[in-house]
Amino acid sequence: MASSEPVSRKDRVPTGRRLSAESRERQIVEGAIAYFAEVGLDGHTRELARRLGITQPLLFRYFPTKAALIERIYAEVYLKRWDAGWEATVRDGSVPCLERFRRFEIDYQRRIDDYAWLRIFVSAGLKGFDLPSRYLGMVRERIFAPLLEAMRAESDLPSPRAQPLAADEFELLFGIHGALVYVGLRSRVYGIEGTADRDTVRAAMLDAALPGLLATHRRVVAAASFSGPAAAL
Amino acid sequence: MASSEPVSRKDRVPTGRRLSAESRERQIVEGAIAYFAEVGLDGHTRELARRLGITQPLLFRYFPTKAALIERIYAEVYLKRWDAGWEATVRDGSVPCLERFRRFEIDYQRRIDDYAWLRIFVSAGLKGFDLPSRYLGMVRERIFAPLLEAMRAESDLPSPRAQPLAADEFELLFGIHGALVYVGLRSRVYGIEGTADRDTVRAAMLDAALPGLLATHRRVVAAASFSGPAAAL
DNA sequence: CCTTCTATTGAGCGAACGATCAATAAGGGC
DNA sequence: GCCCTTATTGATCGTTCGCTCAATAGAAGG
Repeated sequence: MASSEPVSRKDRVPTGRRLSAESRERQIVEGAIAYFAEVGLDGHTRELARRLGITQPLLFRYFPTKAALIERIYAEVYLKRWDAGWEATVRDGSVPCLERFRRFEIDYQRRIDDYAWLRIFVSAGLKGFDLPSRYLGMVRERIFAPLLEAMRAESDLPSPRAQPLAADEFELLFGIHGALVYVGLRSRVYGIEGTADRDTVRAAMLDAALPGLLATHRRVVAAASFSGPAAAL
Repeated sequence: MASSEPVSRKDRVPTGRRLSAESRERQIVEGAIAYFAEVGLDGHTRELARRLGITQPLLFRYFPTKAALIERIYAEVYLKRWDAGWEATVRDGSVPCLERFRRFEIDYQRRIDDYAWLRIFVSAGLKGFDLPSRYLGMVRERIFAPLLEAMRAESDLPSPRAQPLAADEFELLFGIHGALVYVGLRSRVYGIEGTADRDTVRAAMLDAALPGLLATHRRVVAAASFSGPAAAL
């Protein structure tokens, strides 16, 4: 893989010894993301250090415990990669609401269809950490709630203030969302390599699901209004 | 939880000592399924034994290694719970093909929306075992392939022998399938407890997705036939 | 060149891991 | 009631885990 040309001591990639504190920390974080994504959060600090070409005690100079390193991974992969533009997209009144939904999903799925993102997300869920539920709670409140409000308005339905959003309305969006996420899961978690480009597959799924969405949404809202705003079931 | 009445030595549940070999083995398998589903496949044999109320070496009397015990779990949870009736359902010519799909998914999802089933399935995928890909390969070949063949026939389209099934056609079914699976994943893996009954949610998703499926399928097959049977992309 | 600072290492601690084996005790057949 | 079978245990092996700490070595400033 690496070239066999002799490399001067000055410009060689400083993977070995005596890095600055900040670039060593960055290297550890990046390496930890790749490593724990591959083997799971039960991966071992010694093996991580070996892959980084450093000794294991050095990890504990930069992170007091293994748990702190994993906490840093969460911040790095999920909180840091949340795109504030998503919230702007779904609130853009100059675009039809179904098109906002499409644009959000295309962009969001491209971001999360990533080896480390999906695998660490699932690993965290299995280990009982609240990261996945908190993250999906953000999607629900910051993305889907404004979208449903816009869909209500576009269909001349009562605003969420007059009639609170029902659980079934969220499920409508989570259904399409889940179909798109599942495409990435099959590849990144289950190791199934399809022949088709996953972006294209997801675009086709949206083409199939979006046209009927507003009509379905109107039926759901009508059904929910019968049983009253509180009874979402 | 348990009643406080005194229990005669004869009919008390024999959880403690001196079980018959087969009932002890069964108890270990059941306990291992529950334990590894909860903590992941990196769970420890000592903790499993503690929960079963037995000593750790006894586990190794019934299973030579921890890996063998996990292999047994795979057989018990996935191969044994595969329902041959599913293959009959999707081949039942007396029922419209979309109704066959609905019946299969309702029954299948009810079976797999199970704490142990979903969590061990995902854990196995993360650990790189080929169980998930093999299992989904069975769904693809034994369920979806016959369904697509029936959908072709019902739409007067060429049979798979004349024009092989395209990857996009499978993605159509996996899309709806994934939306339904995701409902269980959010609960069982991410720990999100929705207010609504998940069976009802999935039924509503099928109601929304199935009516347009045959028309979409015809478009996909027409598009695939242009690029020739071999080029599925 | 020498000193200072600190990134990095080697050795090692206590605990817990998967797995082994001889000793033990519970139950069935006579 | 005794014996034989075998399910079950207690003790323990070698390894590896997360983590600690004193010693080392590489770069920067004078």
